[in-house]
Amino acid sequence: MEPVNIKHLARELNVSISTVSRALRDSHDIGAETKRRVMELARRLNYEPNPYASSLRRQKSRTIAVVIPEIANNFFSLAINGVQTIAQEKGYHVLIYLTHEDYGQETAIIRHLLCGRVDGVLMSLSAQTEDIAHLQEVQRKGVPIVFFDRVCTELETARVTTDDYNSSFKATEHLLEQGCSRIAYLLISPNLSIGIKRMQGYIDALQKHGREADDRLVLQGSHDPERNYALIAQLLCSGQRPDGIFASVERLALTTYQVCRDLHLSIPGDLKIVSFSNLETAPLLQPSLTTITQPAFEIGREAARILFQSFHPRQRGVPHQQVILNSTLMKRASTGYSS
Amino acid sequence: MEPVNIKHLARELNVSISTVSRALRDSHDIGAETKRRVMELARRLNYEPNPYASSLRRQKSRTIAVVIPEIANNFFSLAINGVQTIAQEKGYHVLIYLTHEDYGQETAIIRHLLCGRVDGVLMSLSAQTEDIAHLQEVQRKGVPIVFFDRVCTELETARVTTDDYNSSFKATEHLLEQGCSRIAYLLISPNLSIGIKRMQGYIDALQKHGREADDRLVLQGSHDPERNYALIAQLLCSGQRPDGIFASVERLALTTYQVCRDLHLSIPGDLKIVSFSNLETAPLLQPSLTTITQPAFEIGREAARILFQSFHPRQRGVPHQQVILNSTLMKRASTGYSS
DNA sequence: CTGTTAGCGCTTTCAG
DNA sequence: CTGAAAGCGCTAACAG
Repeated sequence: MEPVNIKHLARELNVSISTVSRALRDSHDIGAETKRRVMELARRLNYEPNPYASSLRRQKSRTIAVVIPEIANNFFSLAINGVQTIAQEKGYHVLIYLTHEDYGQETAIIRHLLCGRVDGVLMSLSAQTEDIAHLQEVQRKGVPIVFFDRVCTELETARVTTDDYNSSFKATEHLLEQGCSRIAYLLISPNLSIGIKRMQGYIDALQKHGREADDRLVLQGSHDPERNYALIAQLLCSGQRPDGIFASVERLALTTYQVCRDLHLSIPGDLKIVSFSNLETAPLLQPSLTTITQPAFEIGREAARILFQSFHPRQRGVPHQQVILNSTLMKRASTGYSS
Repeated sequence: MEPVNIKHLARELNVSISTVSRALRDSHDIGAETKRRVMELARRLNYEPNPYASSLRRQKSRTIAVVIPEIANNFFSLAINGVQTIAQEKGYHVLIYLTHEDYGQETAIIRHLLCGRVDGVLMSLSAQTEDIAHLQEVQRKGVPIVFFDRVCTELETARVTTDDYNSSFKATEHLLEQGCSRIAYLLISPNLSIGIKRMQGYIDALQKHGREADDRLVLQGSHDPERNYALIAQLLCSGQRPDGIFASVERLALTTYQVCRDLHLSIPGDLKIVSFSNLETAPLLQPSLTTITQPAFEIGREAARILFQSFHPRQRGVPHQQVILNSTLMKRASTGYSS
């Protein structure tokens, strides 16, 4: 079948190629009648411009990349949704890349993006990332980049996060108000910006209420579920059993539920739990869980907005702004619903 | 900064452009020494070929599209993960598009793909889709398409699904074995292939055990959560209250939990619930929920595999194969854990 | 207002 | 084994 490209249209209409090209976009500069005829035929033949020819010529791809550690995680799914909303609105296409928390993959992916493939990058760091040479390279090549959630503090660029410190502070206070006196903190990957901020909120809240953070109550989880289970079980069986738990990621809260079930501990009777969680449905399933929910959709949307702003020619690079959106602390039934 | 392209490399090395191009890919046909020198310099200068120039010339984009109704849904997130795994392995890039269950958006998206933007499409239909002209157009243009989960039965192409009929049949039998005699069925969007198959499994299982499906126990939900809540509440308050519920989608099961909590009904005491659910963590939060879990990751992976097979020149189009993967029925604690 | 022309960066014949 | 040259489809000066 004959390819239906701009040349084809031009021949069919007895006008030049450039006239067609302009009629399809420039608008003013082309006779109204000619324009109409071109549009007409284009629609009739289902003409779609070849995006790659255009990208090659204009050095612009109308495509952005979203680079995230994983996707089977409600936070990132919702964030992508937010990104997509803006991208669709602006007529941009979205490439998705997963690092699987792996530094090597992260660098490889970034490398593949630095050849004009995308006009900008939205990124959340992998937990492994420490060296940021590949990210500096992005900036050096003039590709706008906006970080969200797991941001890179060493780089001068826009960041969108949640109020990790404040919400952790409040969550810890909430446990204190509930009468908890020994509150454990469960974390993963200590070299992520958010991990540090959340932990600081926890520590400071304890301090404010005249309590010291106890090292023995701070548990560093891993990505191995069985190890996490063992660690938490050990914590709950020890003589120093906590009466409150603050999980900095959902997964650790769920493992805690599992452990409690197996140990016949009741929640919130024996143990009160607060957790960061972006599973809006969690409370429907488990009313005893108090959650801190991040505005994931809005974070994605906001990050995309900032990125698109930087595409405007009046801008020079990405403004080094920092947007902080508020999480919601959803206090759950503190009585009843023993499990 | 000077652009580092193939021409640049050629000049630097005093060889021709085509020699560089070949050295970077062809391999055999170029002197070993020349090849080494080219590779060396390319690495040193961080050369990355411009993908769009290559796509334009080769009429191949090394990119595929995944078109799905929504992403904040664990099934699709996991499926994307599976797709990504294969794509990454093959050196392909993945564009994501969301239809938001909207027919208009679906056609618009498809239109944007039919101009060489992608080498193939992986798709799950929007709930609204009835007319399939846009999908036929995909085939007509020779773009391979593979459906997964919400497949299009009217089109001759590959499909990857789960055993919706069988698993529904078994789930219904499971409720019967638990002693349920009035089992309700909760569904959404009756014009999706999976909705029909699942419902048939339910009906046939009842029939096998000498029971008729009762229309009053079949509840058609919508995408409006409040309406769903009202419908389910009404069902549970009616004189004909069911003692078992089979939810064909997770969301309806969750709403049922909500209703039960508000009505002080206990699960599984007063009501046993089975639901399709791809939230692997659901049972950690709510041990009373029996789930049918689809192998979402594997579905995505399998669909991608089939798509990539069709890229091999020996193939002509996508083989019209149908792959059915098995779901897992996870029977939960039928005693205890009242909520 | 419209046509001519020169590329964007890369691949791929076709000659040497 | 290597080079010259044409061209993928589109855009954007520059001329008329």
